[in-house]
Amino acid sequence: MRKPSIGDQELALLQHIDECGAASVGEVATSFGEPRGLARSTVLTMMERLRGKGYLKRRQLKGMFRYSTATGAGEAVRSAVGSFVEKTLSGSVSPFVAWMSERAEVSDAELAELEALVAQLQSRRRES
Amino acid sequence: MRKPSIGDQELALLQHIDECGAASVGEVATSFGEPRGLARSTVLTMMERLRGKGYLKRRQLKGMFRYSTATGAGEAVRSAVGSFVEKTLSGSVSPFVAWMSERAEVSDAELAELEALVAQLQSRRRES
DNA sequence: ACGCCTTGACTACACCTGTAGTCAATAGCC
DNA sequence: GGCTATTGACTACAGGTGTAGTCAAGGCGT
Repeated sequence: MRKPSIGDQELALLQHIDECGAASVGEVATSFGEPRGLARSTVLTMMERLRGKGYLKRRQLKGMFRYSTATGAGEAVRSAVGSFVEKTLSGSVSPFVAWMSERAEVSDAELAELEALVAQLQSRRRES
Repeated sequence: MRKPSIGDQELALLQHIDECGAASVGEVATSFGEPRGLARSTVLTMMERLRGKGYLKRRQLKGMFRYSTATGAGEAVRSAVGSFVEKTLSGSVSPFVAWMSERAEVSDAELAELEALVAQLQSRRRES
């Protein structure tokens, strides 16, 4: 299963659709496109491209199409994160840590996730 | 000070040059381009583009140019990380954490960085 | 029955980025 | 003093992505 490249905005859109569940073009154009000043046709184009790349599928319901993610966006997002770290950070997560450390807002939930991550990594290391 | 967009490979190159300190095109072509199968002119083009965007500067020494980062690569890298999180992850670091959590290799140093980050965030939060 | 709105499919286009060839100048080796 | 390797500046080009216009078809309200 190929995983064709995906652009930044496409990825954001994919995540949005993933959260929405099955959504029509009109809905997405309103909820995603409008706040960003994107024309409806722009949103449609992106959605169709994502479908062409295998990230989205659609079903015809009540005369129009509802789009949903093919595999869940999680995988695509993780792979994008991975390739970002590999290609642009040369595999090092340090820049990410540095950025986060000077970032102003870190929510409770995010902090908790980080704590869990550290705990998990520690335990994984101990056992090996 | 504008910060024009920067591509993945450009960013990798910028980091490389940052590590090298002042480097000539030939050196960079050898140390960075060759392992990746890039032609010398390709490397030169990228370097000149980075210079045009204000990320690199150069001085003429001994008849040829030595390039070095204008502001240090750190800033550019952090800003790239920031825009990646903002634009493609919609501001959420969760995908990043998820990716890291299933990543196979995390070095001791990286783990230590993460621990320090968590500690810092915790203390920052406590005081506010 | 007639417009109007929504939906879909195409087509278009510009810019960025990755990639490289070519040509002129310069420097160094024989 | 020529030949060759290195350096720099330009030019070129293709694919990806962001963005949008247009046009045809189907529904709905009056």
